[in-house]
Amino acid sequence: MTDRTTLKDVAKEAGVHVSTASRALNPLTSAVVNTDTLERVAAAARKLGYRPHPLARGLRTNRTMSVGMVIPDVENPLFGPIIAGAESVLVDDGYSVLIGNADGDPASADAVIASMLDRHVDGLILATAARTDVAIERARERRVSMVLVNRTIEDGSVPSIVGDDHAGIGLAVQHLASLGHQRIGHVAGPSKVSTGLGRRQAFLSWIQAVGLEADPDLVEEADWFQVEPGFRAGLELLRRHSEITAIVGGNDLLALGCYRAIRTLDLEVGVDVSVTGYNDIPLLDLMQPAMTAVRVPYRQMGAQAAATLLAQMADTGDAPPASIKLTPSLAVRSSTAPPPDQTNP
Amino acid sequence: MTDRTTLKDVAKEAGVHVSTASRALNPLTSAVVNTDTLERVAAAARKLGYRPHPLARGLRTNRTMSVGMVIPDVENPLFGPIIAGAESVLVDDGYSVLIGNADGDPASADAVIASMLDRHVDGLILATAARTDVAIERARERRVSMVLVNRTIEDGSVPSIVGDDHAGIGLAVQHLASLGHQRIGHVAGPSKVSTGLGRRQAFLSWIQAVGLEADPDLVEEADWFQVEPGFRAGLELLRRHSEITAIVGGNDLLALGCYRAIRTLDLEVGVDVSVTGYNDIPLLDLMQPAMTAVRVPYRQMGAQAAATLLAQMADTGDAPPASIKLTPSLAVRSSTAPPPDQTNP
DNA sequence: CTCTGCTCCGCAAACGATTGTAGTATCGTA
DNA sequence: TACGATACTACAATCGTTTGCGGAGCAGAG
Repeated sequence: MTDRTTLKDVAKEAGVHVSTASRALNPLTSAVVNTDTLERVAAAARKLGYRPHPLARGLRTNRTMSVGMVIPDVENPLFGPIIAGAESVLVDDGYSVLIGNADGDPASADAVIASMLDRHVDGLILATAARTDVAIERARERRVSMVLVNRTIEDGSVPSIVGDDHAGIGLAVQHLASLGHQRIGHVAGPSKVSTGLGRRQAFLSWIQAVGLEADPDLVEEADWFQVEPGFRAGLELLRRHSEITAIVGGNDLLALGCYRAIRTLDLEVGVDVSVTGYNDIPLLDLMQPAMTAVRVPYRQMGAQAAATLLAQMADTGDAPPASIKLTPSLAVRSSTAPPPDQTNP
Repeated sequence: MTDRTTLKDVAKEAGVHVSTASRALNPLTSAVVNTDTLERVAAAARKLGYRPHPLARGLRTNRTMSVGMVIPDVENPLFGPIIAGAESVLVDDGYSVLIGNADGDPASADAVIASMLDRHVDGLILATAARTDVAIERARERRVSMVLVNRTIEDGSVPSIVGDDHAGIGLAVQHLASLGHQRIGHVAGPSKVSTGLGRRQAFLSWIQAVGLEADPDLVEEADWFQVEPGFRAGLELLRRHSEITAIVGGNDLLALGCYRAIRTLDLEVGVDVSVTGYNDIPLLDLMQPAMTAVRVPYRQMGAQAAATLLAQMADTGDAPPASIKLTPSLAVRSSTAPPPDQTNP
């Protein structure tokens, strides 16, 4: 078994003490070592293919060069880009990413966070819902850097990177209004989740902003961000207000549920009733009709979260918890069109 | 700053030497320590909330209790379930999962693997393509346990967990044949990828098995597992053989490309031409028409990979590299139907 | 009464790095 | 020549555990 080459080996090869070798190899301390011994050590390290032992280093320096990412549900395609974005910038700085799946369960998220803290991660990126306050508190006690992504917490005490839901809903509402829609409904996500509530409020505010009547009755809440609840809510909404010609979905899946609701009423999506989604998950462009959706830059979101975390870890600790909202864009497809002409049916 | 409680603290609290405390807390060595001192140590540990320091332990025992997962492309929704499945069983055994994204680039995959080896992961789960032989070789030199998932390597020297493509294609072909289709085409993935080639061969073999003519001209290869190449290949195939009434897609996205090709020719999916997908990615059931697809148990695949890895790490090293094929199932939806009746059009 | 064997626990050396401190040349200057 | 400053480098402690080894205490056998 080829034993790993240690710093001692390098030192011996270069004919210096191990501490000198350490200093030579560390960019921060290499200034204090003579130029040609430095060269000698570097050569020896290169020759022996020396790789520092992260555990030994971490034990001494109290840093693991790893960050934990807690994902509420890895199977949700939404989080792929977030992970990829974060990973790509963290790797560049030499960090490794520990992934933790909460499987949709807040208690499980707590356990995952605890396990990561046990492992001495240098930082945490949390994509989990708001109800992990305990875990967040515990993490803060341990003075672990933290960034929230995609979801945020009420008091803003932890920096968070989220999509600008207000702006995103604005894009959808403005788009529909400019097409000529007068009665626009909203199928909202559960209001116990920040995104559900936020988008609902944004919807009402924008409806007013474009000069329409902000009738709370035009909003129907779905139990959960899924197709089936979206279907039920959409159906209810359309039954209650048959005059609705457009629906802003709180989510792509909710919007897809609305597709079904519209068809159930023998109407046509994108003709009788326009629909917009939110998030722009893959394959939306292949739906019939292709769905117009607010696109949230998830990969960038992950990258930004990682960058923020790095900054926070580098700082002495008194960094201002800068929360960032990323502005979404609108992917216009064929599920939205001018309302049917009522004058000559 | 509340300093972490160390084993020394526990030992002092219990009035024993640190080594005794260590033995008491370790289930494997606790037999050698007296029952009531053991109790005392356990009580002290509990009282102080002692958590062993993984770095210190790992440094001594040469184990990090972490495994690396290398994913070719985290943004591909396919890998979510694999990750989730693996994570769930690894966590139960106290392992953490290090995620590495190769971003579709084999060279990047090598770098990721190297970085993980530097970090002394105890095992590797590789979902990357076949061309990482160098990295695999290097890993084997380091005597790191390894399992391949979703893709396999030619010589079978590394245990792999893959879907049974032969059986899966069989499900699709048998289903179509039993509906009465006589001329069935196949839009294959690139043959340089094992799944592309394997499914193509399986297709021809099954066509013969159900008593149809295995005409290689009924297979059209797409450049890549994406919608657009699938569209082009499907169009080419249908132009060449207008008698085709069913297409077996090498992939869900290829099959979706075929949807478009069929429509381009003014035909109707699930009426004039039946289509089957492969993998059963999310949202296929919401397509128009809902797509019949071979469903691969990805979550189970991840879990199985993790279990195999655990077994391999536990063994002394001379475990038989048992490769496992998971049998898929068929989700029948409305993109497949009996062929149009040619006698009375 | 001594010797052997057993059980339990403490001592100290690792594991591989980082880092404060002390020591030794070397040089310049008086 | 001697002395102080400067520039490197070696020594050794340390991070928190694990673990081989030896020693203390005690009981039973001869």
